[in-house]
Amino acid sequence: MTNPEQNGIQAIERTFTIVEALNELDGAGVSELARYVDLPKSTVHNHLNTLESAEYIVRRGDEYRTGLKFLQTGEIARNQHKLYQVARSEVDKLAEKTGDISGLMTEEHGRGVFIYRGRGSEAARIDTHIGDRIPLHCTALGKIIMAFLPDERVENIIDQHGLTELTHNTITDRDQLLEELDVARERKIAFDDEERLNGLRSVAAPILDGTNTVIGAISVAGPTHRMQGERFRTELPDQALGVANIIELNIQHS
Amino acid sequence: MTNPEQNGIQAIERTFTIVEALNELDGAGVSELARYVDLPKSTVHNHLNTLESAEYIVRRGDEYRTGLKFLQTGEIARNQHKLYQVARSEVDKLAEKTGDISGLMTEEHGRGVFIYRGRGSEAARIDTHIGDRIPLHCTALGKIIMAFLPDERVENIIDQHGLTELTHNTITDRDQLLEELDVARERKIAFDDEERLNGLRSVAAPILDGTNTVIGAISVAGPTHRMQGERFRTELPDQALGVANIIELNIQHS
DNA sequence: CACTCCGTTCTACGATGCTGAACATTTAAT
DNA sequence: ATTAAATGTTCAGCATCGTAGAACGGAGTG
Repeated sequence: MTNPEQNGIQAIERTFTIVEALNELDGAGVSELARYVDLPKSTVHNHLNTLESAEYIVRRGDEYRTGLKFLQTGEIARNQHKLYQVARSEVDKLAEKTGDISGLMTEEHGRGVFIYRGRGSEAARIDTHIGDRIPLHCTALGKIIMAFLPDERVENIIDQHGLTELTHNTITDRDQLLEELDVARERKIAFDDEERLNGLRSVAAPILDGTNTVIGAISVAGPTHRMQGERFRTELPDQALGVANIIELNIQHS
Repeated sequence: MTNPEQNGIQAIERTFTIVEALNELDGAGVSELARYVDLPKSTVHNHLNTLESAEYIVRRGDEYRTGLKFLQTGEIARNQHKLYQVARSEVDKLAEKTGDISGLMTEEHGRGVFIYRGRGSEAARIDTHIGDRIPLHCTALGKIIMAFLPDERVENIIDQHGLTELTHNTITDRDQLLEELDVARERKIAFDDEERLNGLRSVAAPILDGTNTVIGAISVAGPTHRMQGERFRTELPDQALGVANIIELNIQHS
């Protein structure tokens, strides 16, 4: 490649740029899209045609949208995680028992990905969607995952993604974060005290496989007024730990 | 292009071939994959690297797997369907009321795509997954969607996908199918009498938008022994129709 | 220690994706 | 009506860039 920055295959990077742009624009026509991604109309046209005949996008009239084939591939990817298969029903139970929202997360490319969620009867409105990719440092789920990753990977992740401040409480100092991870590792519990979203607190426990590698985490989350005192500091952590244990056992016997 | 068959962008087609192969193999290494898709190792390697740095696939050690970014894109695609947003809770209610499985389908590229499902208390084990793409002619959902598509599109779809026989009861004759579609259109109800899967019967009603265009369908499905007589022929159809109506109303006011 | 598998790197060729301009349609404005 | 300014589509030529195949290094196995 003559390009100083060593790259992958350009056409593929462009295609995914286009797909993502299509999502951001909530569907669009060729020209609008070409302007948005700053590429010639004909190039965009060419990509759209290819994507459409591969059935990864859909056109209705002169508007293109991302297709449900992504959903199919995504569901396959999700089902490949043993964690998802095993933990799903336990997440539902945890949500039911606590009345709040229970979440299941795994890590990919240094970010946390929500792969499942259960809603209890008192559950608040939810702000995240399945598949959402969020920074690890500002969630209970993310922090407990980091706590059990090798030190070197943690450093890499922080280098790569930084410690963006999302609320006043977000931990933005590296050393402070590392210290908290130590504590969390010891207790096998991480807390999120409005560090990602104002008014939202949560508690998370890790899920390890047979080789003591983290494969994900499980959480209970709710509005701050419901997450107080003993309930927040010991009851919910104990419940999360209990469920995490059950999941770990189930995973090893499958 | 020198190729007689006028194509889209080769690199993109190959990339999706690779992604799909990755799914079929349930994760794989470079060499295994290269053999499977019959391409040089280096080419496959190049694609995998590109896909990985775009975060659409994940590698752990020497094994590559499809990543959850597909899930994110897929979820966005699904949420763009007003049908999904509105119908979800109604599908759940229908499943609860009937005790069986209730499904929600839309059409893409001439095939039916499951976008949601609810399970009642008596629900049988399910054989299809969210995102699955199945032929239209052999399901109640698919047939009722076809019944409300323009004649020309129906012809195209049959030409393109054929009428594959999946069970003894599958309709494989074009005229017979068209005739049944006429009846279904009139009643606004289609039946599936073990035409896709032995032992499975279902009933489906269409969902139309403000311009009388089909945007999907809703169904109740269950084991044949539960789907008999009055219940199968009139009770369930009436319930499905009722729910379909509610959904149609909700969609118009949003 | 050799042998075979793996993933990775390299280089050179030529197919191929890219571009920009021209074309055909539709929509909006005058 | 008649432009005018959008749109989506097509085309052809050039330079790029993806491709292929061989060579490299390392891990595992006999």
